[in-house]
Amino acid sequence: MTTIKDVALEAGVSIASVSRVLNDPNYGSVEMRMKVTAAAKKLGYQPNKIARSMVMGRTNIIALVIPDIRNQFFTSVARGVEDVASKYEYRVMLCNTDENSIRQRQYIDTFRSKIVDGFIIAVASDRDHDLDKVDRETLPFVFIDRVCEGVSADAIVVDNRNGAYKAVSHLLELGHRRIGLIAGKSDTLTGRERLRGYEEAYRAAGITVDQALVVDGNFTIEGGYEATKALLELGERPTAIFAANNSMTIGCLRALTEAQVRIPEDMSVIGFDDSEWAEFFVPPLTVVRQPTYSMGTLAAEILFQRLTGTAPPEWQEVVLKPELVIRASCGPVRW
Amino acid sequence: MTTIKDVALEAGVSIASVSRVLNDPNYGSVEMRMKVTAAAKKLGYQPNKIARSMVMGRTNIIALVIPDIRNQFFTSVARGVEDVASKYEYRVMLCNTDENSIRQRQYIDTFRSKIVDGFIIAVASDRDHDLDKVDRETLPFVFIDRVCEGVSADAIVVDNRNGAYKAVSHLLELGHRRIGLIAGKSDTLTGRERLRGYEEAYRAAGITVDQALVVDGNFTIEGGYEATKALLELGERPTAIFAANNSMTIGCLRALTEAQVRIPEDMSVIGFDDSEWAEFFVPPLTVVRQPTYSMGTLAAEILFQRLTGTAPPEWQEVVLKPELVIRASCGPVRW
DNA sequence: CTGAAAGCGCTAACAG
DNA sequence: CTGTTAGCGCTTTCAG
Repeated sequence: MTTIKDVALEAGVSIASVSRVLNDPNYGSVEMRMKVTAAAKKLGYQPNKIARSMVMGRTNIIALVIPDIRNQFFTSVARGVEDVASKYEYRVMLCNTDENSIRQRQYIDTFRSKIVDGFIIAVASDRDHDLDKVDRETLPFVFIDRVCEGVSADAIVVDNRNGAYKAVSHLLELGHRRIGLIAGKSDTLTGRERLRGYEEAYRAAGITVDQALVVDGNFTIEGGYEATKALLELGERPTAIFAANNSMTIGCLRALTEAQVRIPEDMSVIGFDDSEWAEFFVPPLTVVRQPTYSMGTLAAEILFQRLTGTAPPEWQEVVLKPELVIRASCGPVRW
Repeated sequence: MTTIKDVALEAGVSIASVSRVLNDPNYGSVEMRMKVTAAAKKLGYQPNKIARSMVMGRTNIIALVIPDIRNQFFTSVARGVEDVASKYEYRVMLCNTDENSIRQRQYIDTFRSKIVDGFIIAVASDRDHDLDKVDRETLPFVFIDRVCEGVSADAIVVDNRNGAYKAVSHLLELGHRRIGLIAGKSDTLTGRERLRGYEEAYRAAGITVDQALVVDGNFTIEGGYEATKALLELGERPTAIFAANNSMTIGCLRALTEAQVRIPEDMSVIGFDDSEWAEFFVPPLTVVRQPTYSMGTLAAEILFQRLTGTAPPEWQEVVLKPELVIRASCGPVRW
């Protein structure tokens, strides 16, 4: 490894001068600048950022922690984060926890040891309280999508209850009375809120929810698949299904296809989260769309406000509205 | 920030003892161990890994550089990498270049400054020669999926030519003679090899390729969409389309759906890369499947061999075979 | 304008 | 078994 010392030696100047020239292209006499840059180039010198970080106290890296890298929702958020990080000359370290609290803790511990300057996180479970330990002064973070109740920090979330409410109300208006809900993880706020939105829509319509219609799908493809099969085996089948996230929608569609249930003739379907295939699916899927990319950019902007000390003292919580995108997977109920 | 010094002070021992106890739970007298751990706990001490990395010369982080985080192919690879990294007590930093050479260079420069111990990369373009500069001794890396010609390193690739050959031969056997190819980026080996496989299949069948049937899709959804529209506008339409990756397949299907072209009655379709939605798509998609997860684990294992010095001196190139998964999107040609 | 030297927080000889 | 001390490579006072 060639270090600043080697460059200084080669250039015949002090390491201080090398450091200065490298960090400020206008520093010093033209002559010395030339010598330094020539030496650096000749030796193929690459400054050691670890050493730099050590003295500077920052790494110019932020982390984005997501629970499921296969879910387009999170990858789309990631692109938003990356774009603003890039603007601030930061790199983003993407960490996938796979909904695993152990892995999440490992990452957070890594962060606490100053490897990143801050992070954005969609927690695996809101029962995890690893975040309590992080000192927000030296390591700011912002919640995205899912928050931990009781842990205060900046947050960018979507009004999940409202999204679910809109979806279920839409179905109700089409005359459906037996709407299956493939529910998300009950240990996440998003999972619980979408369930509440479902219940509220029923309540607003003055109809009682049949609890048999609410099946756990755990936010996974497999969960959605199994949940749908369970729903189909019910004595009295639902006429519509609302899947509370992207992955479960995929599982649901797979089960429906296998069982040769026609959409929307035999079953109306609404998914939470839009995605690239939802639009060209036959029939095109009606979904609740979240502003994923914006969530990413907003979260990153707030994080950089903290990093640069330009953020207001109080925590900011921005709640975005989801949107119902009506396509062709829901029809009127058939008696 | 509480440092090792504070802990030493609190515990009434030297910093060396603190360091030792923290790194070796069996070190020293029971009494001192107790004092140290108690002090550390009381102060909420978290070792500064940057400082540690500085003296150790490693960070216990590897990076995985991918060109498109929205592409399931790469996210699946990522999960393979993560699983083995986890086994070795390493964290993985996922870096998305968005097929952008500038971003890729920024990441590589970051790596060269010792922020990671090694990396796995699917290059944005094989014309990028940033990798020439990295010193494989101090910063090993392994190519995955795409390699740079002329840059020698370990590599895990798929026999792309063979995959494309199988797909096109399948179509040829079904009687298709006019097979549209939505080709990938010509500045990547995968893009070129899939094109060659297409041509070879034609040649093997003794048929001349109509160059009008080969349209560039740039590996993106939009590219696939536009390419398909171009193909549909041809005086003499193809009867089948082979899309050379995941994203372009999505774009292709969207264009076909819009134009109300029925699959497989009016158009047979084969995609390169399997994905979660391909199976439940109506009709289920015939695809060339790559062993994504294994590619990730293999690449990571080789990287760790390098990191631990247990790798053979010569570069390893493992070539995996893709598999043709026949489902229902291809039918016999209709005259 | 430039160099010497003090540290950033930690590990690892080297002594005792 | 434990403490002292010398760095790791870099930035940044502080002098000259």
